[in-house]
Parts: sequence; C-alpha cells; structure tokens
Amino acid sequence: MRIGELAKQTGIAAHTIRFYESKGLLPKPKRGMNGYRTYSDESVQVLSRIQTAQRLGFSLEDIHSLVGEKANANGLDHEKLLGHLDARLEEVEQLLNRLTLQKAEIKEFKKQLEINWQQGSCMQADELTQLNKDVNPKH
Amino acid sequence: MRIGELAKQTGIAAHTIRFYESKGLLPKPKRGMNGYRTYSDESVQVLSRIQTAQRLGFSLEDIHSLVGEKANANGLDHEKLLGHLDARLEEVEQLLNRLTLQKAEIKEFKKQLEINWQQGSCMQADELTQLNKDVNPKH
DNA sequence: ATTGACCTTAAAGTTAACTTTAAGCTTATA
DNA sequence: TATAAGCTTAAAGTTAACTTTAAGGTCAAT
Repeated sequence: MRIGELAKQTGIAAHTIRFYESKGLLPKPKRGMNGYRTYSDESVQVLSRIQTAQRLGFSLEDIHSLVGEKANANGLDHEKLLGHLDARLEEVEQLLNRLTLQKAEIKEFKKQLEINWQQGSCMQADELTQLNKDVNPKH
Repeated sequence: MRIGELAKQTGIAAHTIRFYESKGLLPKPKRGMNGYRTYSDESVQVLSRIQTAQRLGFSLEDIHSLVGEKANANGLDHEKLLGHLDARLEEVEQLLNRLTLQKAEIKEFKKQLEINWQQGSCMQADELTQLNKDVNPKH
C-alpha cells in the first residue's frame, strides 16, 4: 500500500502521515525501488490508535510515548499507561471546572446586560467593568 | 503613572501591556519628554476589562472588538456585545460536551484496562486499538 | 560617578499540530 | 505522447498569546 491509499483508509492526509513519521509516531516504512513508502495493514492499526488517543485529548507528545517508536520498542506497561490516563483525566476535569465557571459567568453577564438594557441605561463599554465588580469585589 | 506601576496595579507584565498596545487593545498613551509612556487610572480600568473578558475565554481578537480602540470609538452596542456572548457561550457548551465525552471514554478505558490487567493478559500496546473497537465498532 | 532599576524599540523565539510551498521525480491514463 | 495524478524532500508559513533578546537611553540613590 502506498501513502495515498493509507491516507484514504484512515482519513488522515498523506502529508500528515509523513509529518507523524517525522515525529516518530509512525515507524519508518520500507521503500519501493522508486523511493515510495510502502505500508501494510498494520500501519492502519497504528494510525487508528493515534486517532483514538487524539480523540481522548492526548497531545502528539503524549501519543509518542504511548504508541510511538519508543513505546513499541519497550512494550507498553500498564502502570505507565494508567499514569497517562490519570494525568489526562485530571486535565479534563480542570478544564471542565474552568468552562463550567465560564458558562455561569457569561450567563450572569447576559442577565445583567438585559437588566441594564431594559432600564434604558446605556453604559457603553463599561459593562465588562461592571461584571468585574460583580465577580471580583475588590474593585 | 509609568508602565511599571500600571503593571504592578493590574498584575499584567509591562511587556504584555506594550504588546496589547501594539494589538490595538489599549489606546496609545501620552509620552513624557523622556519618551516614557504615561498612564492614568483609566488604563487600569481598561486592563481590568481585558482581564475579565479573558477570564470569560474571549480571544484577544474578540476583545479587540469588545474593548479595543474600535469598540471605544464606535461605542459598544448591546446587540453586538450580546452576539459575542452568545457565540462564546455556544463555544463553551461545545467544549463542555467534548470534554464530558472524553472523560467518560477515559474512564471506560481505565476500566477495561484494569479488567485486562487482573486477567493477567498482557496486550501491550494494543489497548488503544481495543478501545477503538469498543467506541467505534466499524473495525 | 557608578550601580542598578526602569524605560525604549524592533525583531525573533515559543508551542502545537499541522499546512503550504517549491521543485522535481514516477506512474497511470487517454 | 502528453498530461494529470501521485510520490519525494526540505523548509517555511499558520495561529495565539505571549516571551525573549538585543541594544541602548534614563533615573534614583550611594
């Protein structure tokens, strides 16, 4: 299989596959006498693993140690994998907290804005300052 | 007030304040005869607004139209502000959905991993492929 | 007078995950 | 045979929000 076919089967663009190879995520494939890369079905699996890890939010650097050359050479041990999963889980939870807070603040802001608007008071660019007072009472 | 004092009062580094100025987020301040930037308390307010908008997750580009030179020149209208808020709210909600899904998938993955581990089966790097099968049954 | 803190500018560096460009082979099709 | 599609490389470009660097001028205190 050449790179174009692999791209078609995985939905990952050919130049992205080369980029992954350059980052060590994908083992260097054999070359035909023309210099073209030659892949087997196994490469589809490797790329699928990368896609999965990406969907879970892992960075390519994480993925490098999860499914890259190193990982394949050493064999992937459960402890290390678990560590990565827990680390990512904590990241996700922090992000969820931050975003949940943001959502609440934006809604609160909208509410204040509507009140001001109905009162006909035109604060122009000061609404954000206003919110700052609501949220951060030191001002 | 010179830039260092403004930096101290807002907690924003002096070079970041200059950077904001270069992006048009902050109006160009007057200069002393030595060329130093001279700020008034109003600048503290502007920077506070920027900080608030950032805490809500707005990009500097958004902030530019919210509190930047243009916004101040035109006067900020409620419709436009509301539009920005709603757009950001939708973004936040999409992110929350994505992250909630990721969290569930990672937990599911951990569960599977523990099961495999207790069974003593050593799948090495294939766990991610395994997860892929669980989640994306076309393989 | 000199040391150190503070100020100035413009430009380059940082990180992530690609994408684009340039310049040139190879292969398949009409 | 010609042309279009596909392959090769290396290097530069992209976006965001800064940070760092370089090279230097100014100010306060000892």
